[in-house]
Amino acid sequence: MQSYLNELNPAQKEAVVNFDGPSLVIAGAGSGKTRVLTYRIAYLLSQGVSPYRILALTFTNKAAREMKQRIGAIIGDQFARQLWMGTFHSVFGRILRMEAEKLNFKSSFTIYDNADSKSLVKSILKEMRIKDKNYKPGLILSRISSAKNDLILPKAYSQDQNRMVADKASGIPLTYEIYARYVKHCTKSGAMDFDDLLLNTNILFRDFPESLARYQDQFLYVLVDEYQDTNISQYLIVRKLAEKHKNICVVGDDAQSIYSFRGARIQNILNFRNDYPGYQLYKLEQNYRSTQNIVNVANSIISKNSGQIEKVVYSKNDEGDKVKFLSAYSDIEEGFLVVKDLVRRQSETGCSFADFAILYRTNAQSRIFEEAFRKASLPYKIYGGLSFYQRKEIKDLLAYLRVVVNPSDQEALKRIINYPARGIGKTTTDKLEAAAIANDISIWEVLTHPSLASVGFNAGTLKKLGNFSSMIKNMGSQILQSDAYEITKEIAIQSGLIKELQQDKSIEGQTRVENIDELLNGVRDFVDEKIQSGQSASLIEFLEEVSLLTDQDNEGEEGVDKITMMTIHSAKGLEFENVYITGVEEGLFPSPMSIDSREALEEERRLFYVAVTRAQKAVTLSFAKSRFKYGEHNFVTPSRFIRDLDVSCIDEESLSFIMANKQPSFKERQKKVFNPFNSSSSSSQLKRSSRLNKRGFEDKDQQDASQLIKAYNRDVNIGNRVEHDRFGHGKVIDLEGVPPNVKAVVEFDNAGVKQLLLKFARLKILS
DNA sequence: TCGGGTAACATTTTT
DNA sequence: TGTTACCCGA
Repeated sequence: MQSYLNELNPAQKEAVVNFDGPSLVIAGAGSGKTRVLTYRIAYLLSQGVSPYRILALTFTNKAAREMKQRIGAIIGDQFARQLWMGTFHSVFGRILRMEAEKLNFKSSFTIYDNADSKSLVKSILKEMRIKDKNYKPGLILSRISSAKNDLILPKAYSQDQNRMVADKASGIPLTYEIYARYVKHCTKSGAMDFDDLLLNTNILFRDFPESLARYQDQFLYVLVDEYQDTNISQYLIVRKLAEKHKNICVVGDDAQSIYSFRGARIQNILNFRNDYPGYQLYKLEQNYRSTQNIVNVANSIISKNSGQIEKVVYSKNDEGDKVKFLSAYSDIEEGFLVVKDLVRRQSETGCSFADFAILYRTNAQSRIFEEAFRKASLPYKIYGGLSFYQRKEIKDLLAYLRVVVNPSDQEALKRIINYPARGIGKTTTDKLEAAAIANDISIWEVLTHPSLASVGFNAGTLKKLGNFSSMIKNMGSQILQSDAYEITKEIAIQSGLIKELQQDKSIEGQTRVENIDELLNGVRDFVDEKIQSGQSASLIEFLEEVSLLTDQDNEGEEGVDKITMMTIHSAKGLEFENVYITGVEEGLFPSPMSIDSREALEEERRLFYVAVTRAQKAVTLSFAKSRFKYGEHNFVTPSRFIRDLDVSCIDEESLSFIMANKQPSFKERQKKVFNPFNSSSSSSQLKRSSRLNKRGFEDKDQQDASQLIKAYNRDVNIGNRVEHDRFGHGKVIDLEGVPPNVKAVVEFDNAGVKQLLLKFARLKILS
């Protein structure tokens, strides 16, 4: 143990060995935060603290797993295994299963994922006959979620003036009613959504003081990672649990708070000093991860934000390479430039593919890079987005498992009641649902109710319904007899799912069958692993693990040398030798949803900070001047964030790009805005304005521009890219539908389509 | 009841 | 552009 302590710098060491009382560890990016947490726990264990009396809440399950491994290596696996360590959701999900009856849930309760929640909201909208398109399920859901994270129940919601007024202003005044029904449906279905796992833990602790007291006693030491990203619900859980022993240690970095959209309160970390007077403060300011240049450029970004905890993050590593820019004409070309640069860098440095990460603001951007990598035959791995467990066939099989474990699970039941098709169509399910609502019971109860016939089904339908419910019952009876793997396999066969999928002989059909096999393998691995470590391996536990998986968890083949592609959010806590931050454009990063408020914009800036600080050696930023969106080519300008960068950290050649692409100042932009009330020749301008589309360009201009970009992308695709001058301008191409002797110089600049076309037109005349 | 066809619509970020 | 929701004919 002592030898490990010697690996720490003085600040880190202090944070590890002073374990009594409240401590706040402010850990700059790359400052060895995980190391401190790991050693602190190992140190506690070495001082004779029982592992089951330590609660450590991490941000991902993967982080927990890795930390456990390291602690195990230091102190011994038998100790590490007994630690209460995991994400908030998995730890308290586990506790809620044990305490479920107190809250009128069965311990086999289902966990609804986002898709389930969304489809539940949709069916409630239908049930309430709301047709108004202001009621977008996603928006409603985020309102409900935010209420739950603030511990506001439906009744309190309807009395909360702020929320009611805000809903009215957004044209969704009935949200409180939807919320109330949502809660009711969940209860009836025996289901909790992600927010419920935290909310119900709070309710448990509030209504059952003896339960709270038990856990308070048990958890002598409480540690929380990424404290800046906890929401009110999580904050209260932690505060209550730590109330008795006050041995709480939170670790975080206010500069990396990027989850306010799911209720995270940066104030939690800022207010720690008020919550725990007499706390110890430790600041980890030396960055061991990145070069000086990277740390400096990151600092220049974050310094534009207001009100942070004072700290000076510095690096004693090499100065390192300067930040480079890639400037592309189109999104497709952005992919090619990144690939080209990556290949060059790889051959120069001898890095492996796993040393590269492509980061982006939105999942939708991954496709461009996926295609570029495929064309170049480079190995890559995409995290997040449409993950394995979100594929239709997998969700279908999981839905069967869920129904078998918990037949009240309405969302799962609705998914499979007629898949594979068994003649239970819309009319029938509508009737079932109506009967369920009328009698305030679940659909399953309607199905198995003796007076089912009175609902008014004909003999044929009754028979089909009977067959379905006895099939589910039969599957359920097998739970006790065989392990999770055997049951899953049986269910896949008995449900007819495998047969259905096998009938599709197309390539996609074959992959679907393979995916089912892969899921089966996953269940088998799960069972083996659990049995090996002496834990139980029931279907319930498998489903719980699956529904609480995080992006970073489903890695698939570990140890395979592949380029990583992920959103900046999911890259949190990770590090790579080389990082490409892509799509650094207005309208994308910062997200247009965030540019109206200072707080939101500051969070985007923190996101940028997080992105840059993932890199150990090299940061490359890329942007395109046109991007394809909703079936249209749009002209975009580089991100405002680029102006914030310390120019002394930027590669010289890249600087000329930036100068050539400088965003027009606000005044300049204002001049270009067409104002019909402020014009001298209003009649002609008004006439013109009627032909302009929403972006202020003529539809025909837009079409012509699309044609130009298409032709350009085609050129890029076949490798015909002609070098531009050092300002990023100038490219001669052949245009589709234009005689071969006509050439156009494509100039994608900030003035956009019109100027581009003027040039095009002029050249056309010239030729 | 079911499947094909088309019209409408959509993009933050995640446990 | 790609996906989903809904309508209609078989």
